[in-house]
Amino acid sequence: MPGTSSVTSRMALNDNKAGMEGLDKEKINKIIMENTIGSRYYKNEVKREAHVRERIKKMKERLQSCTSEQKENAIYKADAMIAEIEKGRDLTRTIIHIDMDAFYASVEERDKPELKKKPMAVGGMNMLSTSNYVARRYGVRAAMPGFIAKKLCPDLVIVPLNFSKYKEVSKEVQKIFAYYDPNFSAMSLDEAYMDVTEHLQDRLLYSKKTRSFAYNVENMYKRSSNQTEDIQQHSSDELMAEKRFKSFGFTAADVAEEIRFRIHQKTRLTASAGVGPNTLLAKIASDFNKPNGQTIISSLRDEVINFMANLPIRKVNGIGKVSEQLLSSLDIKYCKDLLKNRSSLMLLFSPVSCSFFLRTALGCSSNRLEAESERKSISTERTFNACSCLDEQLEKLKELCQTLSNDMKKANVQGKTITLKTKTVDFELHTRSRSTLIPVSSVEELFEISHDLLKQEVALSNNNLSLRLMGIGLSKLEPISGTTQTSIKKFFGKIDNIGLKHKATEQLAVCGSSHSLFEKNNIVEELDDPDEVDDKGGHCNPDELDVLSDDRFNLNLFNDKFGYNGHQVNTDSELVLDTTLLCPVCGRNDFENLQYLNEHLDLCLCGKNSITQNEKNGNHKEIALTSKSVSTAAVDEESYLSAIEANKTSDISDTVGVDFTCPICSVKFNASQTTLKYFNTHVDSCLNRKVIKNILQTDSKMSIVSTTKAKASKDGGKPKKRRKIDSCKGHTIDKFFS
DNA sequence: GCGGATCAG
DNA sequence: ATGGCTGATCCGC
Ligand SMILES: Nc1ccn([C@H]2C[C@H](O)[C@@H](COP(=O)(O)OP(=O)(O)OP(=O)(O)O)O2)c(=O)n1
Ligand SMILES: [Mg+2]
Repeated sequence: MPGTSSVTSRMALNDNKAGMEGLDKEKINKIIMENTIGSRYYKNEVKREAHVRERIKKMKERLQSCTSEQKENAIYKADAMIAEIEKGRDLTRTIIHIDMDAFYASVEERDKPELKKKPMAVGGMNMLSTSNYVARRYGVRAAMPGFIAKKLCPDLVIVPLNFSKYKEVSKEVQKIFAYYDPNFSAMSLDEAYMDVTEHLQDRLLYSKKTRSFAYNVENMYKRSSNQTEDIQQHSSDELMAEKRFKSFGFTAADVAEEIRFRIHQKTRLTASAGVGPNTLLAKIASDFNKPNGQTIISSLRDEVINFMANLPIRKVNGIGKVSEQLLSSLDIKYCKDLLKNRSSLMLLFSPVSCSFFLRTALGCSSNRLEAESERKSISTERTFNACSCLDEQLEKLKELCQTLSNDMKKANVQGKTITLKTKTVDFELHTRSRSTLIPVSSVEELFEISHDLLKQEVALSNNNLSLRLMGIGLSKLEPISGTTQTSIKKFFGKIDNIGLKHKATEQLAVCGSSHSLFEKNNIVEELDDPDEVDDKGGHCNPDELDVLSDDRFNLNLFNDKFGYNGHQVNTDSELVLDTTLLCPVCGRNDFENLQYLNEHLDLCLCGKNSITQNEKNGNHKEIALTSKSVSTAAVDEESYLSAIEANKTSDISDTVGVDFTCPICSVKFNASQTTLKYFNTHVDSCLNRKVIKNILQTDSKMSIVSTTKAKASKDGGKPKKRRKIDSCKGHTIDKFFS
């Protein structure tokens, strides 16, 4: 009887997580079991486990019924597939995957430092969203009920969720991502892929200053305030003495370090990074040295294959607990086994799954980050105390419909397929769905249809439906307002907007586009070497410029590209060290505050060197402050360039010793610091469709600029979710021929 | 098109 | 006593 002792695979601790190596699984599982056996949840897990076993049994039968000829043929087909995969192998790109460490927990720790040394988790007694690394040593982890975690670790501190905080932090971090790849692909609040191939090319031209970033002064204050009693006395001198900038080199590893450094300075949180030639490898790599570490996977074919060979299949993105079990039953535990037992794979799984497995085994996956795609569904669900009264269920259903309807409005979608989800008190899941001819959007329609679906469900349960959860979802979505906008239509709409802005309201356009050269963080300094900065300790009220806070454009980057020796230093910090505000165009340095400098700069770039024109202030400020965020250096640069082009007298293009002139943007390159190759790279990027992509992406921001004000934080700052081209997520190996 | 199942975060 | 929520995908029918 495969009863009680073998069901553990579903219930047992998942130690497939950073910080959970070498735990006493025996002991931990015992405690988990003691607090699990007999529960309804457990009974349902036993059932699901049985289902998996059944699948395994059928797989084995199927395999045994195959002739040796069929098996040979399967190998032949697998090898053909492998050859095809090899042919398409592309190791030329560089992907970085960044993953924040114990994200929610780290945010809470940051705001309550006394938690740092304690075992701590975020969530509630019912469910934990994540745990810090101290708690992980007790076996406490994400997706574990709080009450069980408490048994594992009685001292565990459980902190409630604070979603808006995590979102805010996420926004900050994603702004940094955009600096390296405006097309970065965010998988969640705490994690993203960047294709830094182009950045690495461009970076070869960066000066040391451009590759240098400031330590956050605020952090130093906090540090010293913990250690010394007299902050006022010490801070200034100590800060001066302390090394205040950190420089980074040219390799992908350097870039990963730089990104993690900037994240840390900006948010006081740590992240881990993985570098590799594709998303599969980058993702695995980022987990390798967690927390607060990074791993680089070579882009040499043989090294990639070697790396994959001894990797447990469970580490691969689309392979979860069940897939691991199924494959394990075929003696496939490491990726190399996928190759060894390829004949079984070919005989049991769909071509799509086989391709995925073989590509994985060879270390191949997507190395192009997918462009933003529209959401495909929207849903909401709630768990509650057992409820078998229809009236009460309908009451809850109504509320769900209301919630969903609100979310639909926010997302600007309606849809044609309504799905009701129910979970019985025995944890049995069911869905009932219905499609309509016309998309539904109102609460009333949602309720009417879902009510009907619930009646169905009640009937199917012999009028005895006791629920612990209900959910309602909508798919086959369409936008609510306006005509269905295809990407290409949006794209041209955008181009029109930009053109219009430049022509009709030239000044506004230029102001709007140049604002991001400066932000409150970016201070001007007189020195060339970031390591020997001297300054007078100044202070800038962060509240004043809040909206603008991290819209950052790396002026040094601009200077590197166009041969201008600027005075800007890089900082992501919220505090400003120096109040010397210097116009990089005309050299004026008597600006009272950053806003004046910004205004002046706008005019200076138009060739009008004056700081009058304060009438426009309200408007100008609004635009300057709101047109921002994921907006990228490249976009700003482009706008900047068009401004220059429209006015060739601009000082910036007047560099000395020029040997090359870009035929597109007229910017000149100095032969002494620019090889022909890099010049060509620049021309390429001028022509590059990437610029178009950037514009496309900046859609929301642009429309904010051209139409209304404010709301920058809400929708405008939200980078839409992007996915990898290879859809590994939800990839299952379900299919087998039975 | 529907329902169940798997996966990620 | 207490076992989440959102979105996506795949498979079989
Ligand atoms: N089942 C899960 C898994 C994760 N999360 C949330 C909380 C996590 O903090 C965040 C990021 O997920 P990760 O898988 O990256 O886990 P952490 O960042 O917490 O830890 P680490 O990445 O260090 O392993 O997503 C969640 O709500 N439910
Ligand atoms: Mg993380």
